Amino acid sequence: MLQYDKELFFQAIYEIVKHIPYGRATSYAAIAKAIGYPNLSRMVGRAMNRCSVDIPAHRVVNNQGILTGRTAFGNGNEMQHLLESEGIRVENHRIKDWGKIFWNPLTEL
DNA sequence: TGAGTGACTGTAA
DNA sequence: CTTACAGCCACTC
Repeated sequence: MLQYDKELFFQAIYEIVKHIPYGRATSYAAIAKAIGYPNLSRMVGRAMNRCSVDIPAHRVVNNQGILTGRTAFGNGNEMQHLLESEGIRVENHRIKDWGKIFWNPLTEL
């Protein structure tokens, strides 16, 4: 009827993504868990696909630290370039030292 | 209305 | 390392 839960779902995702600090990154699954839906990681990606310029979508990668969203981000190396500009080392579309770069919204927010 | 697709994840071989 | 399958949900045709 009025108000869709998906809208709130998307807004919750945007809230978390906005809170990602500089030089850090998180995963779709981590965000999904943070909003209470650990198995809806694909919906997080869908939210990123519809994200606005206010959303640092380049700081969101998959659970392995791989830039799976680089194809939908626009140009192929755009996403990687943004991450490297923040001091994140990216090698072959994969974030190096992913364990250190990873930002957990559940524990650090 | 049903089948295909996707910025995902986990397990298995 | 790659492939494959299952689960999850929204969107497109």
